[in-house]
Amino acid sequence: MTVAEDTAVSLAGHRVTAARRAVLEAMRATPGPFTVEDLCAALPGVGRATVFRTVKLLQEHDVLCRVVLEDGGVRYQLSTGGHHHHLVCSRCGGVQEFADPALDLLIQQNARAAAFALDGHSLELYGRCAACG
Amino acid sequence: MTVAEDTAVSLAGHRVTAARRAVLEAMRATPGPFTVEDLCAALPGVGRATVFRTVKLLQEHDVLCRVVLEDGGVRYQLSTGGHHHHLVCSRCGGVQEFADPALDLLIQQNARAAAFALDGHSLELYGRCAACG
DNA sequence: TTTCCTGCAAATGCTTTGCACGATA
DNA sequence: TATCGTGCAAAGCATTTGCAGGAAA
Repeated sequence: MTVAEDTAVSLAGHRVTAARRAVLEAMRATPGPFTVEDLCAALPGVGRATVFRTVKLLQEHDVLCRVVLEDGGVRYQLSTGGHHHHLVCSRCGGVQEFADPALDLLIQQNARAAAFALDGHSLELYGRCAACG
Repeated sequence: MTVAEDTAVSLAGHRVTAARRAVLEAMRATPGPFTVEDLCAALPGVGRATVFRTVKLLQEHDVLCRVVLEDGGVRYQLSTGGHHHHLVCSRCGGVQEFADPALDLLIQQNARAAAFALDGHSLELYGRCAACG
């Protein structure tokens, strides 16, 4: 699948423009999680505002997921799809995704116990990845 | 326990000043989670910078916990102590705390399965509280 | 051809910093 | 008295918005 093709899929109803394709390619070219600043630096021809607007658009379409660091900093990462959580390495800054139905179930049970109507949740684990030990 | 007393306890090694006492009292007087803006509005005699500095100080001493909203907004809340998670109501903005050892255990198991050395984690549940149904 | 998107620049809003004065231990 | 903390104002950043020109459908 080409970039143009899945961009069209992800952004159905929105125009496929050069700027959007460029932003998406820059995201793909970045190994780990990135900041808006990273994207801007890699895309000298694309305006800062456009990068922000594209990031917001992709988030709304679940193409991009927001990763909140321990210190409150924000990073983004192309979503591998579906519901998942993050393992954020405090040394190399890398982010792994993981999913665990049992965990989600337990979260739902806690919400129910508190008479809370759950819409969604966010779980971030902080520590050192295998490589950083 | 008076404000002065537990301020002294929480901030051991730091001076107990009128501004810090005032900030802490304003926090106690606020029912739900608050923003720095809320505190400043309630404390016309205390400088904005001091409120920010005090909030940071209290966070470092685990007196105050940061609550990240679904849209990325930040609120603060006096910690009831110990490890816990948050139930954030998207209607009234209220935040309940809860803790579940089984959940923490499952989180640790997931980290171990990913060969990840866990330092800490953050879990926020979003939805409607019992009152907002 | 109509509507949507873009770059630029200015505006915002939140948070931090520099500094001289005042308070605390 | 020696530090540490404070208020004020200015600086810093990250993000958003207004707008006129240009591109996509």
